[in-house]
Parts: sequence; structure tokens; C-alpha cells
Amino acid sequence: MIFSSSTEYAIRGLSELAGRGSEVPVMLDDLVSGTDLPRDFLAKVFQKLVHGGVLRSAKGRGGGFTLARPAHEITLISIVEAIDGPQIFDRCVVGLEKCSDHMPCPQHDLYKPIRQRLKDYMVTTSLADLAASLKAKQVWRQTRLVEQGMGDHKQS
Amino acid sequence: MIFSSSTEYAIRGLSELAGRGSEVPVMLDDLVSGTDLPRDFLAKVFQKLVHGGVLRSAKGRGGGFTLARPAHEITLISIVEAIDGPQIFDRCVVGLEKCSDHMPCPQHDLYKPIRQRLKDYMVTTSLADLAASLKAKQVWRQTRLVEQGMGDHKQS
DNA sequence: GGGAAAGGGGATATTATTGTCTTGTAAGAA
DNA sequence: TTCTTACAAGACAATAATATCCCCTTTCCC
Repeated sequence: MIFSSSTEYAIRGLSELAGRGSEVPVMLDDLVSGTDLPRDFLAKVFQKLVHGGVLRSAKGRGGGFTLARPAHEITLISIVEAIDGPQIFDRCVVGLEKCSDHMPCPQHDLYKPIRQRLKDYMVTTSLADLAASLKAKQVWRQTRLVEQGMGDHKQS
Repeated sequence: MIFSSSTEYAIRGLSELAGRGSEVPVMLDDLVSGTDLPRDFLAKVFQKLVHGGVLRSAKGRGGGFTLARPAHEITLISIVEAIDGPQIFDRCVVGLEKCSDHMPCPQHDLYKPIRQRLKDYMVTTSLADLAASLKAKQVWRQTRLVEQGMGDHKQS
């Protein structure tokens, strides 16, 4: 629901990357380790993000991926559009070419409110927001574990 | 985006049906005529809606489909759940079985606000709402045509 | 009972999405 | 220069979603 798995991988991969806050490129194998993100498939997804101007990539030694812009400037919608194409939100659900606000199809207005909500959220939510809430969550959970006396898990 | 085409067909088919406000069963061929809804595929979708308790069907002569409940009691979410299964909204985007509010996966909270918005909309929007806005739109467009002197299109 | 009319449901075809693998290409280090 | 290391990109496989088709069962009317 909502997102294709390609898009979900993109969001998760970018959140990981943003969470590191690294200035130097992070390579895929590194980014993926410890997660269940599919390495090869994510590589394809990241390629699209590079083409879409969301990511920058560097080949060879010391290579990897970096965000093309600061995390707070990367909106959810720019991620989605990089993966699924720019008209994903504006295309007619019926698929009629002649469909537009001027000459709408019967369904055109049906989905307008629901699409608008989603779009609003995506325009106002940035990668920084996602990464922050992700990190806050991790800290919160870690604290809970410590409180319960199960907190001998060290970062090696 | 948002809906699978199965779900979109379901919504459109149901909107058509609700718009007729017919007490007697409406048969598929009748419902579909004049639209671009794929007859055979919609038949499959309607089967699911029957199983899901959204539609009632009658075989044989005089048979067809009727709404199982009044249109204002059929919410968008009950339609979606009838097609995609009840956990479509609550399932983890990562697919972990152990994921829940109690022990969430890293993405669990990431999607919560966006899912909640969508869910709110679907819980509060009924088939009657959809059919009404659809009909209002049709009337509005018809009026515009008449104003432009192109209104010699009669319902036969 | 027999025939026509409706949906039910299985089988199958088609297409899109997702996932994997293999080779190519660029960059840096020895 | 040559070797290693990274991503790029094409080919391919597996799966899921979408779309059709055909025959079955039920129901009504004669």
C-alpha cells in the first residue's frame, strides 16, 4: 500500500545514508550490512536516484554514495518522483490521456482529496525528518533495553 | 499510486452501482456498458466484494449485484480491505512478522503518520460520498455543455 | 422438464515488478 | 602501468498482478 517496494527501499536506503551524516561516500555493502535491504536491488534503485539528482555516486576506491543535497532539502516527493516518474501523482487513475483538471474523467475528482493529502505530506516531509524520527526511535528503544537490564549490547 | 488497479476498479464499479440507486439487482453487462471498465476482470473483483460482504449477488434470470448495505454505510476502507485483505494497512512495510506497535521495526514509525492520514480519510469516506460527488460533477458538466450550446445530447 | 440468463470459479495468457548475476567502466593506490 | 575497488548497466530469472476465456451451477420463465 502507498509505496511500491522499490520506493520503500529507496526511502529506507536514503534514511540509512542520511542517518550516518557522513561527508565521505558510503559504499553499498557498508550501508546494507546489518539491514535486510537487498544489496543488488538497492543498487538499481540507487542508480535511479542518481539519475534523479537525489544521490551522487563515486566509482572506484573510496567511492560510494552521498546525498546530492542536504537531507533537509530532500523531500519525500522528490524521492518518489525519482523512482516512479514525475507524473505518478498527476496522472489519471483511468489512464485517459485527455484527462486533466480542464476536462476531467469521472474519477478525476474522486481521488483529488486523497491524493492531495498524500502530496501535502510528501512535500513537507524531508529526509532529515525521517532520519531524525528514526534515530530518536532507536535511542528510545536502546534506553528501554538498558532499563530492563538487557542493555549489554555494545557497538563494536 | 495509492490503489492497485483491482481496488480502483472496485471503487469505480461500486460507485456506478451506488449511483443507480437501484433496488433490483444490476447485472454486470449493464453496469459496465458505457464505461471502460473491463467486464471480465471486474467480475473477479466483484466476487471478492461479495465474499467481503460488501456486495450481494444473485444468479440466474433477474440476477445481478446489489449493495449489501446502504451506500453511506460502506466505507472506502471496507472496500480496500475486501480486495487487498484486512492487514493491508497494518502490515509492516518491511514484512517482518514480529513487527508490531509493541516491537516495531525501524520503519514502523516512519510510515505511521502517512498511513494514519490515509486511513482516516478512508474510514470517514463512504460510497455515498463518492457517488454523490460523482453525480454532482456530471450535472455540473452537463450544465456547462448546455450553456455552450452543445447540449443536444439526450439520454435515450 | 427444458431452455435461456445470470454469476461462480478454474485454467491460462499476458504484462509489470522484483530480484539476481555477470560483465563493463572509472578511480585510486602500489 | 597494473591491480584492486567501487558503481554502471545490461541480461536474465522468478514472481506477482492483471486480463481473458471457457465451462459450471443456479435461477427463472415457458
